[in-house]
Amino acid sequence: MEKPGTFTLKAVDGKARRASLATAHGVVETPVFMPVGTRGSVKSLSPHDLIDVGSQIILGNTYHLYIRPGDELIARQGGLHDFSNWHGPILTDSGGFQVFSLEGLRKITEEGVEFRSHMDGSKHFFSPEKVISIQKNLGSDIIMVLDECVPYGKDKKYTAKSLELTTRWARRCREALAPGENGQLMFGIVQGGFYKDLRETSLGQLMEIPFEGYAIGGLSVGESTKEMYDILRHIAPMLPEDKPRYLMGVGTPLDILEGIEAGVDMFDCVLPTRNARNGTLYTSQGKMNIKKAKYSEDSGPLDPNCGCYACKNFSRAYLRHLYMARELLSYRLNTLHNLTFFLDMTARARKAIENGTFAELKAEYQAMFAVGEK
RNA sequence: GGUGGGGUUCCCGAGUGGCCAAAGGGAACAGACUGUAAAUCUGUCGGCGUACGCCUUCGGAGGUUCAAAUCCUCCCCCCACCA
Repeated sequence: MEKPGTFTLKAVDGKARRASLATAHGVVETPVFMPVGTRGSVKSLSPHDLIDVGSQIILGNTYHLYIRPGDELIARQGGLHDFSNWHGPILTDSGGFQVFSLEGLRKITEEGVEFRSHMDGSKHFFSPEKVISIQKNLGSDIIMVLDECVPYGKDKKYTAKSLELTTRWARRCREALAPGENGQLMFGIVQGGFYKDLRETSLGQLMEIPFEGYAIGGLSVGESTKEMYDILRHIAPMLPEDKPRYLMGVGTPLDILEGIEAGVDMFDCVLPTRNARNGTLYTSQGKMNIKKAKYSEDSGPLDPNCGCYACKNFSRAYLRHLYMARELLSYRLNTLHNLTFFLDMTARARKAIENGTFAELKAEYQAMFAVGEK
């Protein structure tokens, strides 16, 4: 077995990279899309389903698992892999995104972040050290540093100060877990908002710290697609070439292809899973909303070009019925499908990069989502 | 046949003289969702008009009133119980 952290570049097509990353629980072929399982479960799916659909690695969330059921309990249960019976790689986010999404429930200081639990209002303090200790308890294969995910619209002064804090926290995180310790990898997170020079500053500072991978955070936080792509195209190619590059929280199928094109290797996003539960499905004919009445008697498959369990076995009419009736099977089938769509797309991207045909693949997906929105 | 209760905008259902084009659900339609406080949320939902507004609507037909979904009369239907 390869040493965790081993990153092997296999092919390139323009800036797009085809590589593999070794972790303590297996090798991840990139570019990769990582389904999000915030609370130790990709909502509505079992580990068996995840494998069926082609998942290589999934996410968990430090904040949520700390709040419930608690990282120490999980440690006593043998770590998150045993606890959840998912034995592939797991990446855990640090709670940095909750600094953003729970803005009203938290207070940032140099020392760390104080949260008021969204569950019961109780106070909890997350320092960089605490966040690493939690992720050690969870047994994550890839640990993310604590960062401040800066909201869209913050001015340059705020963003610059924030990025410095993120760097100091990153350093403290690295000090809390030595490179190679426990076979757990640690990724730093580039911030800097929508200022290219600040992005470069952030990256420069982080590159002085030995991380096994580098992430781009603070994108898709409310900005336009144009603004996001602008920053992405600028900064992604500047991340270390010999380390995995992870674009956090992104995105739509086209966002992901855009990221791959810019040289990003890893992606995660709640979109396929959350949208599935809300009735929006990604298909080879674009986005569709299964709740529309026009599908009520549609006996055809959801997506004739999809080989997932939902598409192979059920009609649009039935899937609509399940959704309208709020049957639990609806969430599972829809999630299975959307994840299949994202995972198939990234699998095809890997192949396309090997064949030097990534541009064609991207054009194909752009055409799919050309009507209406992306 | 008797007694009681009902018929409200696509559906269910509130409203019992003016603040009612009429609460609230549902359906429909449109939309949002990007390191998950999300199996969630937003908007529209009689017609015309950008709007003050105008027109049509609360089983049917009359009537009372400045004003009726709301009161009165008759009629038509439905439900429950009794015979």
